[in-house]
Amino acid sequence: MAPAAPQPQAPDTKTRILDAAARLFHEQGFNATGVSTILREASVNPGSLYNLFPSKDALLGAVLERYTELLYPVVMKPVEDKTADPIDRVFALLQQYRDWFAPLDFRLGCPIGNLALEVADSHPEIRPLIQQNFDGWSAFVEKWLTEAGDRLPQLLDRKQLAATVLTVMEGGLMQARSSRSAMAYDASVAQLRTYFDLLLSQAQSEGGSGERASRSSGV
Amino acid sequence: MAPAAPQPQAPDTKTRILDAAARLFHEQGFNATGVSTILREASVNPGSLYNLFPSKDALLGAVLERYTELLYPVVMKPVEDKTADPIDRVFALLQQYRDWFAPLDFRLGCPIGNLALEVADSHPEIRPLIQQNFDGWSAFVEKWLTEAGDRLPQLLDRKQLAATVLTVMEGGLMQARSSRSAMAYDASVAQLRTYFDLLLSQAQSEGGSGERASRSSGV
DNA sequence: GGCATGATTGAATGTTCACTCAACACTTGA
DNA sequence: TCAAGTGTTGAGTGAACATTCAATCATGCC
Repeated sequence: MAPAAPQPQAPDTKTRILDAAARLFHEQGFNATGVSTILREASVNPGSLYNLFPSKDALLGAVLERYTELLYPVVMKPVEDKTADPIDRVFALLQQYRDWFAPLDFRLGCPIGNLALEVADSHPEIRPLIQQNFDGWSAFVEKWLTEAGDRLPQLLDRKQLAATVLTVMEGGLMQARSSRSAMAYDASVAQLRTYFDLLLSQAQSEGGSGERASRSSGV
Repeated sequence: MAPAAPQPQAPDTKTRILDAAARLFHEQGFNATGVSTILREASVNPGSLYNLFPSKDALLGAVLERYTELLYPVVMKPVEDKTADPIDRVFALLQQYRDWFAPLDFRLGCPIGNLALEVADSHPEIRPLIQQNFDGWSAFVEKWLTEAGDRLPQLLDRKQLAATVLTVMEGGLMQARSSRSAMAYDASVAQLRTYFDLLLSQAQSEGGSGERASRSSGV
């Protein structure tokens, strides 16, 4: 296929639809977004959309598939490029998310999280795609935590902690959106930071080689 | 249908509407719930509903007002009755929430949280009511943490930690709903428990009277 | 040039949406 | 017994909804 590209880029129909749909679902939610609005914003006629996507639900599915594809290049790569230390990467991710939404006064939430609560149990074929997105996020964080090796306590469950990082992001953002303020998000991240500091110092006192957890908590 | 009033009590129109609306908004979301469905479930005609509530949005507002009113008697009082220790109350609350939603395989989320993400930035007059609910939850947890006194580190910000508890609940439940599994919720609660244990033992080592935080983390 | 194929057009479909309102029923106080 | 007030009835409103499809267009291949 010869890419005869006169303009820097003139996105094709499918791309325009996906871009518009993703943006509108994020801004207004799935149910509150009419197909006619997507058509207008994408400059497309209904027949074209329904030639490419059999239904509005299928379009939502395609949007979520694309979120999965974009997870690494858009979300994770910038973090990994900017930050080398695996533990710092966790908090760089949380900071990056803050930087995205703070300028808009937290008017928007996580695009995945919003859809998760809106369509999770009404669209059986969509829920797995949401789960797939969360799993992807969680897997990256878990990878970093594993790379941190013995800087974290031996008995600490990396998967559990990774899930908690995602929890902090989503739960914090939900409150930020409700209050139009960063407070609860920042508070949750700060507490997570303190928790990590305690874990790091606990691991440090675990010392040299294989040693059973001796102090206070079982982890 | 002829049963005039065999039951102990036949709730009045307003109550029937609020009950049905609250249940349907919770199960299906606000936008996905048609007024006609509410009317059917409440056995009410449209004119009656619109005599009591000027619009569907106003009905949503009334539902959220009622959530605020029910926060103590339905959510917090059972926890306080069952559990005396202030720190244990935090985890009793998290457990109670789990017990509510686990039997349904986490098909439903937090009624407030769902609405928070669905209507927070499209309904300016509703958002404050959601925030008011979150503030209420957070205030109770903060009260308990304050009652814990010097069992927690002196410099620990109780308000921040209370916000984090809410974060864990909402973020964990969102993931539970997406995966139809308690895993991420339990993981987040377990990590919070570990964090609390570390904080408790840190406070213990702060010892007798007024003392600056000496160890590792600043909190 | 001719033709097959897939993309695009856009008016029209039937359905569902939130909401209205004139008529009616019931309670209450005089 | 009646008048006033409050709550209820339910068919009906126009608008918006997701979706369809016969017709038209653009493109690649022989």
